[in-house]
Amino acid sequence: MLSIGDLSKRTGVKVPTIRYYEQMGLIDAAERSEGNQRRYERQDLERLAFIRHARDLGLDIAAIRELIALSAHPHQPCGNADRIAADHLKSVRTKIEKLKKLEEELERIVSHCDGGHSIEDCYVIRSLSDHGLCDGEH
Amino acid sequence: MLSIGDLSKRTGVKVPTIRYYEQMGLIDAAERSEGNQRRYERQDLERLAFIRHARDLGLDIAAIRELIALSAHPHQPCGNADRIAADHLKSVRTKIEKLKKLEEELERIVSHCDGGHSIEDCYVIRSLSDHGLCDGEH
DNA sequence: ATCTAAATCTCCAGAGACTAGAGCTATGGA
DNA sequence: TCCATAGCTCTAGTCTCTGGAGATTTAGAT
Repeated sequence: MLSIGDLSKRTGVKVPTIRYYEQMGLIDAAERSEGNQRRYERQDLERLAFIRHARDLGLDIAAIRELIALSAHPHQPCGNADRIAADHLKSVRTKIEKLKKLEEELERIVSHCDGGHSIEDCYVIRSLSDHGLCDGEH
Repeated sequence: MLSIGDLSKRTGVKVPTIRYYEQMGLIDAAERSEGNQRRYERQDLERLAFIRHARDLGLDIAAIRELIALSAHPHQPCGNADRIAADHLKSVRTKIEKLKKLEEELERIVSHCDGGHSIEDCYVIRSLSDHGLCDGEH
């Protein structure tokens, strides 16, 4: 039987976050010790590791909840799990594209500025003030 | 003199967001009409466009506040403005790198799953359960 | 058995950057 | 003059935690 602190150390999920996941219904309410402290077993450890991993991949709580619900029915087809992951992959790709555009824009702004002149002439400030100095649409 | 709605239309910043920016001290409290409605001038339009542009680039409120403070002193050197933009560029690049790793991982997971088999054997679910199936560290 | 320090409990507030709603008032055009 | 639209303030909710207050439990040392 693990305390919440043990579970935290083993999974890398902080203690208040574990309690938060319980509140959100991602993990079952734990058994309690005589003194009302949470006590966990191997199963809980696995479940939490699953959640941690999914969060690391950027899946949100709702998606994780859904995946957990799916995994409770091992004999159904896995189309939905596939869809959740594929959708997420798509949104990650979209984010990357957006950030790349930002990167270009910021690169251009920064490259014009060596920090040596006055605010008045600073390309950073001027770029922000005047959208016309931008290349692309954003 | 523009109403808050006019300002919103011209800058693409939503009305409640404009009020929020006022509350956060990014824009000066506007003059008011007899009936207590906000009235704006060209200056305010420019300021808000500046903020909008900076937000589009992903700068946070604190950074924008700093840039605004800097731009109030046009004859000082612009080293800080340069630094803010350069720092942000760095953090954008870091985010891109992280997301690319996610992308790879998700790609790998999804490519193993065609949605046609059962949850029990689903690579999506199995990957999440077993970190050992992952390539890299994350 | 007793003491103490660390861990845990619950509950509440805050982070960031808005967004939405309730309930009321002002404005502008027919 | 009427009425729809737009505006006002204030509060609360979003999402995923994170941190603190103040009380209690636990584990280990004496």
